This record gives sequence, structure tokens and C-alpha cells, in this order.
Amino acid sequence: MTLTELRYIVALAQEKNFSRAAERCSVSQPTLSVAIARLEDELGVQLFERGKGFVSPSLVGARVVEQAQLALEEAEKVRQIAQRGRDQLDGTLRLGVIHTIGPYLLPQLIHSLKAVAPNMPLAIEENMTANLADMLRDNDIDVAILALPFDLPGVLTRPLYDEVFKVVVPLGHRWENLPAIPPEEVAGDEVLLLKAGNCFRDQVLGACPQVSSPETDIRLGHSIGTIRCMVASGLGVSVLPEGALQHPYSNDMIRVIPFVPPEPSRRVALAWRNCFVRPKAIDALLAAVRGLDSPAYRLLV
Amino acid sequence: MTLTELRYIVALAQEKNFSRAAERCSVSQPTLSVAIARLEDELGVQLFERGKGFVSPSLVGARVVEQAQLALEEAEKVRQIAQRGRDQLDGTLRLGVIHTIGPYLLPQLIHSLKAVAPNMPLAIEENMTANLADMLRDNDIDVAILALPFDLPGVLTRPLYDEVFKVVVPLGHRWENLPAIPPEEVAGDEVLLLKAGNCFRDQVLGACPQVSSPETDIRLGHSIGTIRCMVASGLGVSVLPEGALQHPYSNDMIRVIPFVPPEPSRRVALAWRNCFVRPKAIDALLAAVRGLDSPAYRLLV
DNA sequence: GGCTACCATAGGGAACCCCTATAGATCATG
DNA sequence: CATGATCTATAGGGGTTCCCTATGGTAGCC
Repeated sequence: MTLTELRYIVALAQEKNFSRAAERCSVSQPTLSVAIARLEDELGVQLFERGKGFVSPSLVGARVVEQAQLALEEAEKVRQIAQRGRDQLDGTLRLGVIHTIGPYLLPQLIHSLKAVAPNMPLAIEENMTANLADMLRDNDIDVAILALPFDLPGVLTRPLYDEVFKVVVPLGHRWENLPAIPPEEVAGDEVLLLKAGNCFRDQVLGACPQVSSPETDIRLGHSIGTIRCMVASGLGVSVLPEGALQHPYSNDMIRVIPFVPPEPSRRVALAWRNCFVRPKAIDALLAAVRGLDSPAYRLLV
Repeated sequence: MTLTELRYIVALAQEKNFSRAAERCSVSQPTLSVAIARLEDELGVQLFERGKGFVSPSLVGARVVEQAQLALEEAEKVRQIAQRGRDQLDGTLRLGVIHTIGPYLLPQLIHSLKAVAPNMPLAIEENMTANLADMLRDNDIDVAILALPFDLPGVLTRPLYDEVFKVVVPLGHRWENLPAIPPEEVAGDEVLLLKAGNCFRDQVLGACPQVSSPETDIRLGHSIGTIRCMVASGLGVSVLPEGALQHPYSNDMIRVIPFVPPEPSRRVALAWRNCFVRPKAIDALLAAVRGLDSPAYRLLV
């Protein structure tokens, strides 16, 4: 039983004439004759009554033809779904992003992406790098935005931008009016950090080696927002990525002070499986990043 | 796009592995590989992401596979419907019958048919011979029970039984106590007849040539039941087929008198298109007639 | 670096599908 | 009654498609 045969019997049931049905199907009359005879043989039922001057579906034939029509419609829907899905920029893209980027980059990125791919909504998964790696591997997300270095077999990366780190201190802090701070000055147990597992925590520790790893949770924040509040409340100082310090996040209660050059920074990149079937979606994301208009991000694309 | 290809993508989506999917479909791995590549090419969409150690449907692929499953199910139903329809004795048989036979034969026939073909209900069309002929030709009915002669191109007939005619007179009629009546005695304008178009009317006129064709409707009955009542009420005499005079129809108000031999009679037959696809249904009807147990019908089968 | 697992590609052979030509059957017509 | 018209079935050939085995290519793993 083939879809072609089903098309044949439907046409014959409608035309009630082999020659016309064949013409409608763009085949010769014998082709249709043989195909229908073959199908009848396969099904073990005579589907049509052939009389002189008329062809008419039998009792079974009528039911079979009706069902054949349904089957053909369903098959046609397959084609339609594929047709609609041909546009790689149509349909949800599953994006993973780390906690220290998501809330600050995505509002702008999504805005920019709308211009490039208006029909590609993002399903956003905010998580830590290690979990995003798993999700990429398991095909739970399509792409991820995270900080380099990031190496995973079968996964490609492309740098998006560099983002420098800034020192943040409470109002009235002794550094409040310094024009810049050398990294080694940021030291001791006064520095608030993210909890373990956040890659940005490790990047800060790398940039400021004098910072001691805290022994209690008191100096550990769950998120950059928490850290910011803790700094504002005078608990200590911290180091934050520039993106987290831009509009619309208020810096009224804190002072943002640059490091002395070379300013420490992190490189943010896009990551995706090399076999991902929607390369144009990657391109659209890159274009969206290119369309960002924020001094906090030093674009590499 | 073929049903086979749809089966392939469904299997691949389930197995997530070309080799296993191929095995499940009983084809070689390259066959499945090529078929899926071909389908992807035809649809213009990549349906699967091929990674090392995993195969996973793409966004479109997942939807296509889902729809493919629906299409396959509908196609399978075609097969099931055909399978169920293989029994020619399963499903309604459209039976036409003339007015002068239907009400008298069918109750017994249906009872007898139940034993032969319990799953073949009859859709009964009671009409006059000419109309039944049209319906047979137009495939509005499958078979007909009517009186011979009956010739129609492409239609076969088979005699079922002979049915003799009887004279019916009202109680107190001058013939009431005659043992038999010669046909030529039945004459003049005292004889009640069916309206024009009923074949039985013509058969009576053929058997009793002395009967004058009435000029007014006063002596014309719409049905045998009407005629019987008219006779009972004393309006005249008539000639009726023996089947219409048997149990459970009451003959209390009339006298039934045989003709002198050779009794006039009619030959009742089964008629069907020679291309009718359910010959076993014909056989079942013949068997049902054979199973009749009524002295009114002199079986020929 | 070799091994393993897995999918893609190549090439040959068989099956299938469709074609044209023609036969066969029935009905209408002269 | 022969003839023609109409319609479906059959025959035989040709081209495509499908599927096979064998092999290549690539990534991951020990």
C-alpha cells in the first residue's frame, strides 16, 4: 500500500471512470488500472465494481476510500509542517545563559534579535556553565551564552564580546574617590563573592589573586543582584562585570571604580553543537549581538 | 514522500540510532540513511541532528515525526477497514423488491437469511419493477427480487420460485363454493386490479384476457392489501398471488378459490449486476430462499 | 595511535512503476 | 447482424527507484 495507490482510489471514486481518474493523476489509464488491481489484491477486497459505463466503489471500497482520504490529508500535513519549518529563523530557539550574563545582556539582546529574526522566540535557560554544558550535550538547549574558556567535544564556540570587571564599593568607602584601583589592592576578606560554581567567581579570584576564599557563607551572594545589595549595605566591596552595572540597574548606593589598566575582563562567547541544524539561527544571534549598542560590551563580532 | 519513508523517520526518532532503526525496519543502515536524506532533501528541511553518539530530531523534525505517526496510523486504518470488509457477508445489502412481493416474502426471507448471514442486514427498497431496474443500473441497490421476465443489460437473474395466482371473492359471492375457476371465467368489469405500473396487474391481465381494463379508478387498488379490503367489502373479485394470502394475513372476510389447472402463476427471481462484487451475498440470499418453508412458494433453487 | 562506533557514500542488481500497444467486453447504430 | 465506440484489462519493454554489500570518513576513547 502506497500513498500513490491511495491517491488513485480516491481519484477513481470521484471520477467514476478509469481514464479520467488516470488523467487527473497524470498517469496512463493502464497504470491506474494495474495499481488499483494490485491494491485490491493486497487488501484482499474488491474496492470497485466495474460495470459498463460506470465504476462505483463497493461497500468496503467506499469506506476504504473515505479512510484513504484521511490518510492522504495527514500525509499532506507532514509536507506542510516541513514547509513551514523550512525557515530556520522560524520557531523557538532554546538558549542557555549563565546567571551573570542573562539578566543584563538578554533584555538588550532580545530587542536586537527581534529586528533580525522576529519569529524566533527564545526559550531561556539560566544556569551555571557546567549545567549548560550538559544541556548542550543532551540536546536540551540549542545554544548557550557563557564565558570562555569553554571546551566541549562536538561543541563550537564563537567570541561575542569582552566585558571588563569593575570594583564596586559602598558610598563612603575609603576607595570612593580613587580614579582607578590596581587588582592586587582588592584583597583580603572584605571582598564579597558569588557562591561556588559560578564561573564569574573564579574569574574574579583569577583577576585578584589576593582575595581570600571566604570560609563562611556570610560573604557569598547567590547572584550579582544580591552582591550589589550587600555592597550597598556596607558589608564589603566586590568585583562585578560591567554589563551588570549599566542602565537600568541603579548605582545610586554604590560607587563603581575601574581597575587600573590592563583592566581584567572576561570573554563572552556563543556555544552550539557543531551538528546543530539551524546555522542561520546562530547567524541571527551573532547579528543581534552586533546590533547591541552598549559601551559595556566590547564587540568581537 | 512515501509511507516507507515516514516509517523510517518514526523509527529513527524512537531509536535515536540509524543502525537500530534500520534493523527495526528490516532494512540495512545505508538504506535508511539514504531514504531519510532523500526525504529531508524533498522536504527541504533537515529533520535530524546527527551528532557523535546521538541522533536527535530537530525542532521541525520532531513535529514532522509526530505528524508522520498520525499519517501512518490513518494509513493503517485503511488496511484494517479493508480487512474487516473482506467478509462479503458482513455489511448491509441493499435489496429492492416489488410491492406485491415485499410485504409477504420478506418477513420469512429475513428470518431465513439471519441463519445464513447473521451480519448482513437488508436495506429494503420497495418499488415497482421499472424503478428497481433503474436503481440496479445506477447502483442504488445491490439486488432485486421481482417477477420475470426481467431483462436488463449487465444484469443477471436467477429464478427463485413460482407463485400461483388465486381468485379471491367476497363472502356470499356466487363463486364462493366452486372448487376451481377457469381463467376465462374471471372477466368483465367486476375484477379489481392494481394501478398501472405494477407488474402483477399486467400478469393478471395476461392470465385472464377477458378482464377489461377499467376506465375509472374505482376498481384500482394501490396495493394488494387495499385490493383485499375492497374485495372483502363486496366491491368485486380479484386475482392475487398465493404468497399474499398466507399466514398471517387474514382471509376471514374473503374466499380464496384456485384456478382450474394449469393454474396461472408468476416466476419470481433474483436480479443483480453481473459485476456485483459480493457474489457470496447472492449465494446467501439463494440459500435463504432455499430455507423458506411455505407452501405458497414452489422453490426453483 | 590504533580501536571502536557510527553515519555517509559508491556501485551494482533486483524490483517496481509507468509507458505504449493491444486485446476483450459491452453497448449503441446502421 | 455487423460495425463502431467506449471503456477496462493485459502484455511487454524501458527507466527509475529501492535496497543491498562494501567501503570511506569522522569523532571519541583507551
